[in-house]
Amino acid sequence: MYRTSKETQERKDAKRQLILDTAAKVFAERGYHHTSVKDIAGEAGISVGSFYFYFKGKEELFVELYDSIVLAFQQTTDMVLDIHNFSLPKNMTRVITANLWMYQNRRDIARVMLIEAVGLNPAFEKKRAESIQDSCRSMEEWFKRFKINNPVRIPNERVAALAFESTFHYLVVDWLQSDEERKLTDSAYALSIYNLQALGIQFQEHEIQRYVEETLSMLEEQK
Amino acid sequence: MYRTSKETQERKDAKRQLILDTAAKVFAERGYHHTSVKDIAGEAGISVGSFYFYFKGKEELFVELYDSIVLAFQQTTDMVLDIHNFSLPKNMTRVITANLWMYQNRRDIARVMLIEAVGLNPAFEKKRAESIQDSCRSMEEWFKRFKINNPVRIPNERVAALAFESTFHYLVVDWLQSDEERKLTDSAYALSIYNLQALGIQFQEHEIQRYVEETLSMLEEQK
Amino acid sequence: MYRTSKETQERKDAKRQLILDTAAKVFAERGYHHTSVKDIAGEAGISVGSFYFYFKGKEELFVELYDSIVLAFQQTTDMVLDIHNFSLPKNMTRVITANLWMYQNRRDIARVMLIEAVGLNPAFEKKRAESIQDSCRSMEEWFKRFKINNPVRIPNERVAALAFESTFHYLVVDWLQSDEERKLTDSAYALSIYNLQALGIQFQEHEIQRYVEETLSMLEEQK
Amino acid sequence: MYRTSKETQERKDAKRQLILDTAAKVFAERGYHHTSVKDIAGEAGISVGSFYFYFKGKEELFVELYDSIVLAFQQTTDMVLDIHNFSLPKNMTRVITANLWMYQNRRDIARVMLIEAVGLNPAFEKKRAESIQDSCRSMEEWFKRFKINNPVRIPNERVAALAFESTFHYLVVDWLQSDEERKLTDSAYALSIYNLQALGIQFQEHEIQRYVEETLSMLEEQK
DNA sequence: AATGAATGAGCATTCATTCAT
DNA sequence: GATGAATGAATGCTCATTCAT
Repeated sequence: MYRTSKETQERKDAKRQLILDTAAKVFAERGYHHTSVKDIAGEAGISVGSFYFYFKGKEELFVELYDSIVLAFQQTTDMVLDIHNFSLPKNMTRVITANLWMYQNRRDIARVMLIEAVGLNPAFEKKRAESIQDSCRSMEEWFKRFKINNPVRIPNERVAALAFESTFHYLVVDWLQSDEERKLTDSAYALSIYNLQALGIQFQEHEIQRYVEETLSMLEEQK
Repeated sequence: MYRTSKETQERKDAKRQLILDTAAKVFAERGYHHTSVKDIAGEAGISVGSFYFYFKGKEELFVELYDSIVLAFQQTTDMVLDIHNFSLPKNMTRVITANLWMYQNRRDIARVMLIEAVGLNPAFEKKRAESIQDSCRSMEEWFKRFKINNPVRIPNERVAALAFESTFHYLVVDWLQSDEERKLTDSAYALSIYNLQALGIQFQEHEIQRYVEETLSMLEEQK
Repeated sequence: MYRTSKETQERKDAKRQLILDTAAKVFAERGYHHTSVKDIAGEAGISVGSFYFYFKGKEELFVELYDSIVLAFQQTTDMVLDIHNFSLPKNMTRVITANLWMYQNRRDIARVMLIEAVGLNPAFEKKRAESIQDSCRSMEEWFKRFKINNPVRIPNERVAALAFESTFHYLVVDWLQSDEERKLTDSAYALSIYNLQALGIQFQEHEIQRYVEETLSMLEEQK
Repeated sequence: MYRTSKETQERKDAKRQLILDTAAKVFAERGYHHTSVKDIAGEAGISVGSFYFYFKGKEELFVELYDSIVLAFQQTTDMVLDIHNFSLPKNMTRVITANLWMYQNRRDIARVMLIEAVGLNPAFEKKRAESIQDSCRSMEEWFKRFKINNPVRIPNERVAALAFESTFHYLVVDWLQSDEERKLTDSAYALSIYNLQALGIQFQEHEIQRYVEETLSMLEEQK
């Protein structure tokens, strides 16, 4: 129809988003394979038929959910990055803190990214690997550029970037398993120290602590 | 029971092992959820009925497979550890190298552990989290003990241990995705440096290189 | 829910009923355990999926079928009962006649009740026992009340009630086995006599015969 | 082998009997359809292979079990019958008492006969119907002969015989369902009265009571 | 746009029976 | 005679997807 007014489109987008959010929640609760399309539709208060009007299928929905989360992470990362006064300790700490903050605020999303998105099928696995590589690529660049002017010990930037990115993994998995309201962001400082040292970057402890705090403030404001 | 000769029992054990090995291979190729019991039985050259004679079900098989891999990792780790001349740089390097070596030699097992074992179901997820915690616990101990006599910077041992354990993750995932015969153990040195520095442990680069090499020799011999 | 028109609901109910009727027929022909869900679906001209849309499972279907038959028997019994001019000979004869008439008209239902419903599983067996007890309870009441004003010989009302209810059993089983179009209701008179005498109730033979006939007329009319 | 000595044959028979008894017990506990050959073999302490040496299959075993029970009932009935001083009240009471006594002493057998043997499959159903008819035939004879010299009211001997035989049914089913150690034989008197009256047979109450008691004594002695 | 009835391929699991040892 | 590993057909049930209304 040529008369898809802006309003109509917005309503449509809103429903898409509702479905995506509901799916994230349900996938997180029951797992991708134990969640049926009927479950999602039911939870979202729509019919299966409607579901298929908005999404091509269950897998496509998941891919879109995944992409939207990756995008959200990128946007948040971009937001906290200080590219004018570039400083590796500052920006790495900010990135780490921002990541933990996001997982913390959307436990369901953490589950989807770190657990449900794993081992879906070979095709998705490839996509996931590529998205990891994307994340690593910029890190690798940072490391290489930093190395030029600083006496650091990074035998292999790629390995370092992959290691750095991995570093969140079990921390979040462990947090997901714990019921208690433990704060994931409380680990931001320690995790930053771990990775900064790992790269042989010089830093002052109190400045790291400050970076963590200022990042959290920024994020809470923007929320 | 008469005539349950040792020979018969051995044949039975061998068949169990055959099924486990076949399952690891097939799960790695097609993924847990896209592998049917019929697939496994077919690939192993037995009937579905036989499968169920040896295993209670598909999930039970997976759990056993998982446990056997965890055990194999533990045993290999124990083997390469030098507990008499205890040195953290040496032993951490050895553990890292041994882990990479094992993944390298059993690509299927790497896939099962890092990909297929993730997100199976809540119960298994708990088991997995516990097995991760087990691994971390001993690391945490090492770190704490080391801290007593050495001037290191580890704000939180638990976070450090979880970060350390995670460090393999994307490295192996990335390697699994690459078809080429890239050597995973080639990253042992860089990964060791990353983690040793992360903990603020003092070391000589050449000695790390030597630890990597001696570990690989040990493992190849034992094979 | 919009457009859940009465018509749609009726079509749905009709399909449920179709499945129930088909199931009764197929269970009667092949027996519960030798009937697969696929059989029922095929015979009803629907897919297995549809079957499971209407019923939770094979057993649940059977339970519902059983319940619906029990209900039908109760309703028919209630219909033929003359509670205004209460007379034990009359009402007992009517109940006996009505029961035989129902079995006669739905041979499949007779089979399901007397044969297929037996020994399904412990849970169902309990349910069946309870439904028998229900039937007996009211009989027991009748007997006790009757005893007050009449010189009858009933040493134990419960035993009498159970015996009375049983009395149909082999008669119907025997009839089910016979292919010929023997009329089960032809035994209504003899069976009534048996049970009336058993309870020591006084009656006139010709009046019993009349009760049988008037009951059959009522039932044929209502059909 | 031509050297199947008597001793060997006896051992074989004993094992057959063991399997039959075990089967009765297990069928009674779990039901025919929920009992596997493995279950029976396991419970009997033999291998499945052995089971198939002694019996052609599961169904054949059941048929033989059924036949043996029918035979046992016949033998017991024959035993308690007083054919020299033939009296219908006496012999009917004796038969009723003996039947209840047998069910009481072998709850498993009661279950097998009244529950598990029902609805096995069409072929067996036919067999069962025939065995019921057999039982009825002699009753019918008794009734007809008795009628000649006594003023009884039995409009149809066949119906009477079927009703008589049925009379045990729900009484035993109800008893099977009750956990308590209620005595089934306590109902012998009431049930005898019910059936004797049903046939219009004259009797003295105290003599019936005596018949019940003497039958129980006989049976307990013979046990 | 929305609904939910309909489909049927697919899957885990069971179990009576056979047979080599 | 005894054993128990091996077989594979059969079955109840699920669920992603389609489509008539």
